Amino acid sequence: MNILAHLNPEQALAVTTTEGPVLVLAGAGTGKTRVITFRIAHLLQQGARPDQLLAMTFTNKAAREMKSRVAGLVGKDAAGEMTVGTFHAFCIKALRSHGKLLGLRDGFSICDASDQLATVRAVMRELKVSDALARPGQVQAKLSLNKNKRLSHGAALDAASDAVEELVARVQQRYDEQLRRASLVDFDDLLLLTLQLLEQHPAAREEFTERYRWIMVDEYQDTNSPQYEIIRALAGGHRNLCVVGDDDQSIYGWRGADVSKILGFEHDFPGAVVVRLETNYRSTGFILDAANRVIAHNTKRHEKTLRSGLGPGLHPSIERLEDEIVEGEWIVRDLVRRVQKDHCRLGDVAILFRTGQQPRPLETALRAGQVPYVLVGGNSFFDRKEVRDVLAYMRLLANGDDESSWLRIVNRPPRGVGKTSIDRALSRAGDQTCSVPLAFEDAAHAGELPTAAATGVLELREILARFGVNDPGRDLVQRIGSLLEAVSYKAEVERSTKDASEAASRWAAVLEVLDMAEHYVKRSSKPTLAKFLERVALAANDDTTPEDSKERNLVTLMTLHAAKGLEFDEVYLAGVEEGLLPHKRSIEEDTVDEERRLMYVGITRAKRRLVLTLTASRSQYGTRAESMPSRFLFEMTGQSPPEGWRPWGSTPKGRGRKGGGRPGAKRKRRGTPAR
DNA sequence: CTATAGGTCATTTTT
DNA sequence: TGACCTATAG
Repeated sequence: MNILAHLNPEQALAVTTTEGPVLVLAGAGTGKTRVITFRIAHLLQQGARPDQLLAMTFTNKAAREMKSRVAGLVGKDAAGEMTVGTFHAFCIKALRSHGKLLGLRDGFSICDASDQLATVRAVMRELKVSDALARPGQVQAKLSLNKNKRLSHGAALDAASDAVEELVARVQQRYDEQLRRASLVDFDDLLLLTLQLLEQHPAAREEFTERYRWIMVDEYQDTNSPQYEIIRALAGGHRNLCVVGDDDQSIYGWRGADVSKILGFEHDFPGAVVVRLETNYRSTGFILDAANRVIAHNTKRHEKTLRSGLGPGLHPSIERLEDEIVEGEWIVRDLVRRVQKDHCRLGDVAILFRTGQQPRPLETALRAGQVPYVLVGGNSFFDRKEVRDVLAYMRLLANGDDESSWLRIVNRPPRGVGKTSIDRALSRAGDQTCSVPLAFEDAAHAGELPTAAATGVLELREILARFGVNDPGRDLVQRIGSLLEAVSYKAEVERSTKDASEAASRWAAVLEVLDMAEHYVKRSSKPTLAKFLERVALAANDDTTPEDSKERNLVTLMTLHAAKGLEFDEVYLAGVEEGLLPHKRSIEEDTVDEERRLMYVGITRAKRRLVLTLTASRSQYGTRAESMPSRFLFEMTGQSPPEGWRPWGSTPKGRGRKGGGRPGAKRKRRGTPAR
């Protein structure tokens, strides 16, 4: 096949420049995935062996998609020999094979988000700082950012400039100790430990650098520091590194993603070839004009201007409604009319928004209009109590030291283990620096626990030992089934749920976990419990399938963050207001640039029609406040703000208004300000 | 151990 | 306004 015949000149350059560093700046909708997959096919045609190729993605979904598209080009066999996966999946593999060099225990398991939070909570309680200085979630986020910056707790403590940072540093120390004691590794550790492996063990590093001769990284704008260092370590020798991304779509800065990595690529890899993809095959002209105008207001970026490969199309429209209720009703009425007139199907429509509370009135309106929809995001299947319980039992089979799992189920079903027993065992674990489950067992033997608790704990240990000997592997599902039976978990579900149908649905969730395990065992050549759990921990939330909602003809509701990488014929962007987009918090924190990128991402999701809506007043947290059109709207249209407009947070102009900066006062609406 | 009441704090969430 | 955590009483 002649690959180049399917590419425009820029794409072709990106595909054929196979030696040395390459930066592909791929604007929204410019055929980024096409370039990566064709590049892989081209490399293979040039004689590269598939097992010499490494492609890194950020999500499992992206990895899957890349794999299947490559398979479509070069066949399943060759595609199967390539390494395509997320950074984290790559790291797990590296640590499973080389972790011993770092003193990592063989059976380490992964600490997911809710375990992290539980651990932080426990540490804060232990350090007696649970007071309102900072909440566990915040502490966890900051702690993670510290780790991403490769700050040890000591360094973090030295660098701490206020009480909160100091607290975070102190928590970080205990937190890391706790994880180590429980043989747990969190998402950040996966990267950090792999980096440590590559940096401190040259032999191990060479194994990787010898093997992977060509490296590709997708969504490079989302790379954080440890990820960047890993790439550098892997590609440092041969420098056959191709990174693809769009700095204008960097919207995860708050999670440690570092735009400066994509902005500084040419500096970090001198002699890099830079390719700009600016021909957009997704959206019509006026939509791209709007996107270009908005993003041009950002200063720190690689300049790009999207050109449409399609016609001019429709102008984006802006609609100002009275409040969020009317906004929802208007959107629903408008989209229903579009569908009735046969301009589109429900499955081609998305309603996007900035925050998690915005969908509420939207859902109300959709239900009232009997319009079927899906809300992407929300709570995951894996957040359900029963599911977490079952997984905790499974994790204890794989790793008997797992503390947060143990604490989760030690009294579920009730075994007479109350708060006092837990405290006693916990302090014992602290004194003897042994794992918490072991401490419970010791405490029971030593008669430190009430009789009921002691027998309960010993019985639980016995059951876990019975089903946990060696890795279950093939008969995994059966074992888990027996385990749940042995602890009477079904009875527990029924006992703790009043409503019978509710109980049935909870038990169904449990069975679904077993089904997933069954499915995994069937499809895997060498199934292990540990691998199954890894899969669950790493892929928890990626069952969001926009394709599915398109097929089922449902309107898609989601946040702007969730929409990145997707496209829809018709897009409604709701709540384009000061304080919401840009969000007030980002204005305070001076990160409006990232909000602008968010706006840009939103605009560029639309293929043919874009409707922006805003309100005159919005009720938030029970109080109603006047809302101002977003600054981005003026940037987009080129119009200047009307008299009386003020950015969020500024002191109202003119006389007679209460100061304070927050537009929180209840006031009667007079005429709608001009738009 | 569970059920209830009160206080608190509210972006975004790839792995 | 409402979700979620913690303290308290039964």
